[in-house]
Amino acid sequence: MRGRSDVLEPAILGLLAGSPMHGYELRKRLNLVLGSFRALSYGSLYPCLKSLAERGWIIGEESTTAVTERALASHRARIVYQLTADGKEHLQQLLASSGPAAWEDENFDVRFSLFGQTDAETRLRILEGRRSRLTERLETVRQAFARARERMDEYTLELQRHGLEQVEREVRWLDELIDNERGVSRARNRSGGRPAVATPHAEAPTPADTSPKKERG
Amino acid sequence: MRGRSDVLEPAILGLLAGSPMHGYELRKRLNLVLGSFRALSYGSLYPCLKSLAERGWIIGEESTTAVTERALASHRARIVYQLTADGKEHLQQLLASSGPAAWEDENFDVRFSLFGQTDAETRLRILEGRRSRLTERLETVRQAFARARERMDEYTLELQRHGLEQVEREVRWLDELIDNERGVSRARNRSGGRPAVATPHAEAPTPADTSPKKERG
DNA sequence: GTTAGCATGTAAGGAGTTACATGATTTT
DNA sequence: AAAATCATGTAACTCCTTACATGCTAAC
Repeated sequence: MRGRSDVLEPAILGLLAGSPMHGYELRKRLNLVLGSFRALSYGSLYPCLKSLAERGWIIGEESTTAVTERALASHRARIVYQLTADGKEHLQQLLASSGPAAWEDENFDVRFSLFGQTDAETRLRILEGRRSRLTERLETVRQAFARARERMDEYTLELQRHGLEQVEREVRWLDELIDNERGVSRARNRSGGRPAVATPHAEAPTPADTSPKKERG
Repeated sequence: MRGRSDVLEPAILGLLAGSPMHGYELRKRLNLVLGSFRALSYGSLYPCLKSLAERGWIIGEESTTAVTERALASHRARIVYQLTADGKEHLQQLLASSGPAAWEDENFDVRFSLFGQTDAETRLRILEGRRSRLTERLETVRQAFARARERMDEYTLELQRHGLEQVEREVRWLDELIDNERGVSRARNRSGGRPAVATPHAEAPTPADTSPKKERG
């Protein structure tokens, strides 16, 4: 039962797999993915780095030279962390796991952001897992919604409606991603295919809503 | 610094203002609002009820008679809670507050679900507060997005794009709600108006985006 | 007869935050 | 000269969850 939904560890390991980094830089990158916006505090980050280092998955080295692209001189001595061999192995294990934990709310975003390092089958399993999780929840909430409709005031109702809509939207997003992943697999099997990625919204140059999107109640 | 972002307390008080309830029932209602879906545990609920009772805002009374609409006999003795005079006063104070705390992520949903008991000016201030908070964040994220675009792989980029879209959608939702609230105030000032509520999606039969909304980069 | 739902609670623990502590460098 | 950004860390605390403990009733 320890560290079951640790969002931080995989995120850190995944980012360090890309390139070595110091804590401060790491936090900035992390904030783009984690919860999409909210600021992760140093009070979480540094202890986590320490613990990862103690378990031998990363090592930190002091460095005064410029590590990022920006040419900058002696700030405070930074500690640049990188994965060890053990750390890489551990990360591979994490990335290969595709159980329910991978598609829960708390973890999905991080796992998705690491899809670049994840194999196609695992990606698909996670996407499908999340989709079925969400549709299942939609069912539950819709039923509760229908049952309690009369007893709820209009604001609560409106909040509910908006919540449902947001989830429906995520399901459609997942649909597109899954189609895309499947398309890629098929393409690779037929031709010698490029490793083309699942970015459904990459095209669509015209402003908006000219596409044949279904209206939904 | 104690209990700053307590989501539970206002939610409980707000629900009990509607009608007295026992813990189990309370939880079910709470789960529809709180986080929209996720199950609040009894491990949070019961201690919170206890603490509210200790502070004299609610009182619990044992009851074997049917309280809800369902005719049911002696289950385990339920403890039905209701607001005290002090509790009602405290709730009024909570509902009148419209500071930043009211529109933060953790609290907004609960505050919104209590709009039925909130006066029109406070509603408007909270909605506008949240909107400006979100647009501000959109700006920040868009800038970070633009700066880091090249260094992010396609999946991270796609996650980002989807996140931005969801927030944009919430902003548009808020726009509609705000328009509606303003429309209601104006209508009430001109005519003797009914207390009509802000449910923007009740009508709107035509698809979307026919309104003169600015395109934004 | 066993699973599911009703109903209330406690104890231990996890994942994170805020506040504090420190100090250099760059921008305004 | 002040404010913002860079950079690392610790201690205390908070809110919430999980697991445990108990027991009754309805449905399958």
